[in-house]
Amino acid sequence: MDAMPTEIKDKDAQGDLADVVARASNATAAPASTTHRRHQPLASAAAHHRSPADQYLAATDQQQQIMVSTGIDDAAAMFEAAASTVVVDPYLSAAAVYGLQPHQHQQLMAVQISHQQSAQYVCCGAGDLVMGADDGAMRISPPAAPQHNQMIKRKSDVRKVVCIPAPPATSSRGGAGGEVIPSDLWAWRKYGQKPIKGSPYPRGYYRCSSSKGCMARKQVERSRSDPNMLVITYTAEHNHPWPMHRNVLAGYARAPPHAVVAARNFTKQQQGKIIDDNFAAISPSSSSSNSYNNFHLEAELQANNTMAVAAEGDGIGVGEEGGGGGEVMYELAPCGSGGSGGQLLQADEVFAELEELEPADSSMMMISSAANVYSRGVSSSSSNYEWHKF
DNA sequence: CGACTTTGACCGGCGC
DNA sequence: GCGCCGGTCAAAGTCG
Repeated sequence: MDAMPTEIKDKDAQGDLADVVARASNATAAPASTTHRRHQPLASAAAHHRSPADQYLAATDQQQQIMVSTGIDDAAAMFEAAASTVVVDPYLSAAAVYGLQPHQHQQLMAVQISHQQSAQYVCCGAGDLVMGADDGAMRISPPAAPQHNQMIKRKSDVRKVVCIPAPPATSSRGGAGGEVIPSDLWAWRKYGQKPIKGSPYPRGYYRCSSSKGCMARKQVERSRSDPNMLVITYTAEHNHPWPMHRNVLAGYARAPPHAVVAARNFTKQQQGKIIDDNFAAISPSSSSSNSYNNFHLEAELQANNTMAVAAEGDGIGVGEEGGGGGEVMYELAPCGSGGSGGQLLQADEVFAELEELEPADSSMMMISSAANVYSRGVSSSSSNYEWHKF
């Protein structure tokens, strides 16, 4: 594991680098790709004033770093690798997981943006990850087989760890310890909660309630090192299509209204988006069955502070531009843009858009649709998007 | 009434 | 073998 070189560490755009990595991993692997605009959509006329989040970053003068967790490390290890984290992109973290197909879940689990100076490099377990090579590129290769994880020994499950900012805790019903667990689009049912030794925070156990036979599980707990972070560990895979009906939100809807509002406000502050609703644009349903073994992801910092990410995969047939190559290129516009021009879609609209899609369509269709959803009012092709730092 | 959360009990893996 | 610990079960309660 190489330390992140300064030229990358010091880039203000680094959060975007992780951002792009997550997007690229999605796009490479998946239909479920969420190539939406997390940041404010491009609006040329209004692209020069800073969003509150951007101002926050500037004010705190904190560096953004990337942490990639593999499935072989548990949350504690993840946070040992990086002393603590302050801000991550919950949408992308989750998307990085959901964007990958089950067989692609094996190693690359989450991409996390951190603004913590002490968290300088990547926790990648047994994997091979090189960040910030001399050429300014970041490359992520699939790690080797798990070697040391206790739970892996006990169960051969693939575990995926995702870290997200924890919405403000509530005293009433909610997730573990009264927490509000940001919704993903799977329906989860809590079946247990345990205090964990060494942690002041309990761990909540959830199973997928969308399908009876589904073995998908997730565990939710607050990070020991950073209580503002939620660590979500996914175990096993869903054995059913992604629920495409509104009622998948039923579980979340049980959270007290004020909690939901709080969660939404939180995410709005974090990224100017409504995560819960926007999650609806992700769908993992795909016929893609490509091996993840040869997955290669590359992000390049360009001279003009724009970044391009190429996600490549041997046989990964998603995100193919022009009918082949298995390559998707994203360009990231220089930070500082914000403004209006785009449009947030509420859940109803998102589902409405999804309903227009052909289910049998390729993953690229999903990518395109996601772009469509999230780029409304903004000119963008299905292959190249401009992402502006919020 | 169905779906959900809560919570104590139970079970199995692991280390000593 | 024993105890600790994490994960799961299941009954009871809650909510819309």
